[in-house]
Amino acid sequence: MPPMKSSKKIGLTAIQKYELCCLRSRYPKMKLAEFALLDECPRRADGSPLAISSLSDHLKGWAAKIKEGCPQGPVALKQKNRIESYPFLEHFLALWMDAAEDARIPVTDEIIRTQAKIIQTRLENAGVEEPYDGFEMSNGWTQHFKNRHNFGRLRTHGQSGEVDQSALPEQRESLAQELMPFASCDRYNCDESGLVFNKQPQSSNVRLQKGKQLRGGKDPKTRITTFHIVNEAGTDKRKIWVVGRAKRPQCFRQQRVNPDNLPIIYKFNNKAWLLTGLWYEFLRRFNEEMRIAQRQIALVTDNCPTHPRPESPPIEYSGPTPPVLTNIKLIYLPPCTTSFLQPLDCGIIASFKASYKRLYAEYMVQHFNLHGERPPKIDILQAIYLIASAWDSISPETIRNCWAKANITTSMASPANSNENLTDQFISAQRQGVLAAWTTLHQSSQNPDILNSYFDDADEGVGTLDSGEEAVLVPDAIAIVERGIKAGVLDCPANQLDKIDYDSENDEQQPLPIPLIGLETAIHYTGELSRFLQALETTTLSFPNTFGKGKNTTPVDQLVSSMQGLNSALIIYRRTRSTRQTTLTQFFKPNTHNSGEPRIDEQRVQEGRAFVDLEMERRYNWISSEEDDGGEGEDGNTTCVPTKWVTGSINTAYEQLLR
DNA sequence: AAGTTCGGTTCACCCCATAC
DNA sequence: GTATGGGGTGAACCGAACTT
Repeated sequence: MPPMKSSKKIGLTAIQKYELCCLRSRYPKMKLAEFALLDECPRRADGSPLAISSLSDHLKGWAAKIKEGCPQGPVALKQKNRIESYPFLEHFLALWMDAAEDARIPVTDEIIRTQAKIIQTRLENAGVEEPYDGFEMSNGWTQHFKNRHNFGRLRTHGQSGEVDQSALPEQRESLAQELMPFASCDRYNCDESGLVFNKQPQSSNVRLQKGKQLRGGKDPKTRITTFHIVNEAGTDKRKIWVVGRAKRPQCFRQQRVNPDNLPIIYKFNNKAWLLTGLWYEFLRRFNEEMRIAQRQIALVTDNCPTHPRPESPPIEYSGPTPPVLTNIKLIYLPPCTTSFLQPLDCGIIASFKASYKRLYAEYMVQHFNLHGERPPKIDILQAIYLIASAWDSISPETIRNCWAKANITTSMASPANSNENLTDQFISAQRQGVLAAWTTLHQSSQNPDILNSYFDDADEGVGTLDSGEEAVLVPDAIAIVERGIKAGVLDCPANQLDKIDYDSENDEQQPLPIPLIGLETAIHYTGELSRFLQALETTTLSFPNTFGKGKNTTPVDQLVSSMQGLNSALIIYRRTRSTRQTTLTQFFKPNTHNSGEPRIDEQRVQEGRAFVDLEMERRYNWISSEEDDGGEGEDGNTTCVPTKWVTGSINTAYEQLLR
């Protein structure tokens, strides 16, 4: 075999390979020799076309590769998708890291190594044949582990426990002096707040599921940041900002969402926080708006490091140039006093979160009602709707009340006692709503623990929604390994069954010929309609004026918002109708008589188990022998073990662990 | 003739060690 | 905690051989 010239060899990134498959779909019948000459087809360094054999390799199973979707994450730009050497260990370590984050345990590199050692020992004891010879847990490995799993350093921040309350009166006085020149409607307060919008149980399962679909892309972080701006008079409750992690979240793309049409302002960065760049962007927009309106306002904000003054950006700041504030006076609160002096922290955000949680719980019930199955995780889009509705539900009274409670303005006297507990009442009502929904879902008459755990989380806290399975409160690496293994394997066939189930019930899509639209249908279609609206490319819609010729123009986001409002109203309306309850609970009753289609069924569970065994067996055989038989049809995406784990020894160990 | 598989070669990426 | 360089390795590449 003649030696090759290195200059002839090129490397394609995962994305390029994917694009090559897409190109093939446009010219499926073209001869590879011609295909290689297409302009869009990558060339070698010297400009010559790719080797036919290489093309053949890349295009093998191109249709299926397209179905898998464009590679995401760090893998996307790699030419060689080399798997990590210790996939098992890293998987469980990543799970432990998640649990540690939930429990708010700071994790240093040293702790990572310590936990890795524990997990390694545990896996060895469990018989996993992952060779750990020479595995030193070096700095290099630690770094790469973090990169691979998208872990990075974040500064902890939040309210500190002890606050010197003796200084509060002075600080109040000082703030009042600063705010005095401004009218009530010109005093604004803004603050951000973390929201784990979808803290669901079985997070370990989800991770495996994600890995299965996204092939190593792992970014199941569901925390987002909401940013609230209100004025003292309660007359200007501004559109809420939502800061996510993705530029264009998957669900946006799937539903062709135009972010401009959402009832919130969506921003993103890799931390999902309101970083300095966004802070400046907000100030610029806000200032511009006030300039046009010829208003001078005061903006009270906390002294978080990511909220610096525009005049003094951080040294390492490299974003767009900071704005010049002509119409906004920034007033910073003294450190560690926000829970006392910041109106938003005095109940507005708490009310918002309580409302969000109620809507979330109601959504769960609604989903179960419509589909008769355990609700899945909601995506960020759904969360955004809930957020918008929750923010909408905060009344001007609540806002005024909280400003009064913060008591940083002299103009408003403190005796707002008649309204003092308005916020508490609101929160209490939301809690009752959550409890009612949760009781319905779990069929347990009383379980205050669920509610408490759901409401206990603080600013960036995490609520635990599940009652059936205990959440990992203290990260226990050994327990995680045990549970993770079990959950990972058993999760897959359940999904399979769900899919089968879903297909058989797909007729629901074609509604029965009912004379009048039912409430459920109305709720369904108001949701659909808002989905349609938000997908429009245009941000405004105009329609003929009823009188004469003119045209009315309406921003689409307003339409979306009202459609969401209608949707929420219908949901609330349904709650008032007791008749649904009986229907609902019927879903939850154990299947005593075989009328219609049983949803939870011992036999089906048995079938599920059998399915696992079959699937596992087939997979091992597939690995050891050939891929021809099952490999073509529905295979591909259904792997329950992440594909990177598909090695003989590991699977053997996996099998042993399963027993 | 066109596409696929085989097998040698290359180099991207892994882990470790060290320096900053 | 991060950046860089070295050694090692195996996934990707590509020409030749083989199959359809």
